[in-house]
Amino acid sequence: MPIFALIDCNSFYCSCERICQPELKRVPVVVLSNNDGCVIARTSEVKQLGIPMGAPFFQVRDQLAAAGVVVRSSNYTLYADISNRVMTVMASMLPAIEVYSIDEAWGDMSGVQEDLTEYGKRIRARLLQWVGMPVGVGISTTKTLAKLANWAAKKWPATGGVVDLTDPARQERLLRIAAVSEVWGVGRRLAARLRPLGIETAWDLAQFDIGTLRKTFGVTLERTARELRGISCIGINEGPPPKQAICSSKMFGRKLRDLGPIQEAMATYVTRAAEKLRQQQSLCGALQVSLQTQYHNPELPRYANGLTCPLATPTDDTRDLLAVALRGLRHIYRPGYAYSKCAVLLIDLSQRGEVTPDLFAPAPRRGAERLMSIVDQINKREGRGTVRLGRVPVEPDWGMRRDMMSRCYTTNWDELITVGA
DNA sequence: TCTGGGGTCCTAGGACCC
DNA sequence: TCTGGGGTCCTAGGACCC
Repeated sequence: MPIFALIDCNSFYCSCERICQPELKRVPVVVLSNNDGCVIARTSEVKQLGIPMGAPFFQVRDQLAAAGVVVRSSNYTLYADISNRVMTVMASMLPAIEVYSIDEAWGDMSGVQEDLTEYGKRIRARLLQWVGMPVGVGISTTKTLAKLANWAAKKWPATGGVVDLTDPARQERLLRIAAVSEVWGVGRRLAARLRPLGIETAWDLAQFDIGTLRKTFGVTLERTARELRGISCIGINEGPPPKQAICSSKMFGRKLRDLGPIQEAMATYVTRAAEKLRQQQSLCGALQVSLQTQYHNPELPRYANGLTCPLATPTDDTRDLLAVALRGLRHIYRPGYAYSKCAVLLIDLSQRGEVTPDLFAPAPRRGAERLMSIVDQINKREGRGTVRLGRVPVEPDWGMRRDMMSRCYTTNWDELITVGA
């Protein structure tokens, strides 16, 4: 029988801030999304204040200030580095891990000989000592049960942050008290549609007739129900397959009306998407550009449009991708609107080396592959944007607002942590 | 004034093929 | 008078995840 562990960092972004500024350990902390828009990470004290995930910052600003909460803009450079450290430690203690997101990973514990809870506690202790990151560990025979075990580990501190849910009697006890919306794969909409059927808890879902679930809700929910019964349907995916679509999009730091700065933003996003494309060694056959005004204010005229543009030949050359994206952007741009966001989505991806070139397609630029690879190497070593196309500004005036950002303590020579002895 | 960004999977319907 | 059956591919939309 397989044994899965789900290891998940507590309030990941907040914990990263606390690792680098230990004095924050004694105060509540929140981290904001891009543009300091909404709250996306909260320490437990803040959760107790009743500040919900995703709360718009401007609505809770006063409440946070009154409670003495320290507010930080998100510092993804720092979080990515801490994440790598966490994953490296996990990989050193488990035969296989699947990195599931920036702050959590699945582990294969099938071969672990000693007591599972004890082993979970050792993983937890090592992450705390070596990286400074507090985590919760959920262990069970399916991924869905392990996820629920992890939920229990966080909900009840008395568990010491580790819950072993391999025993069927314990499974039943937990499933009976867990609301169905806590189950991995059951969101708000599904939970609302399940309630009329009398499905309120995870246990109700596990016991419900499988055939009806499949007919009414599809195979995804059927799989979830089977997993809750202890039948493993989802395995560990080491080295996930290359992505089938790559997106880069961001709200502008301020509203943009003219085409010029929107082109700069588009160039910046295309550059970023092309880097991700080359990282997974894919080529792009088509891209979608889109542009929109903000949708929260009904007073202002709204406009949103998108366009799919094929590439003449599959490519990973930033110059070719950008030329096509800018042509598409000119098509959908209309003067007279205050735009808040644009996006590029690379689609029709194929793996380099697996494409049959079109005999009649225009010849690729000479040396393009080598050029792009050198640009990527320089930017990796010297920092993103060291070598870039002319359209991409260094410090755009439309860039992200992040007024409360911590330093890049672990990745920038000028911002290293200083320790007093 | 101020509401994130980046993904996945599944389904249904239409076009088209033999 | 009579007009099949079984596929694939693509797209859009909806649900979910962190």
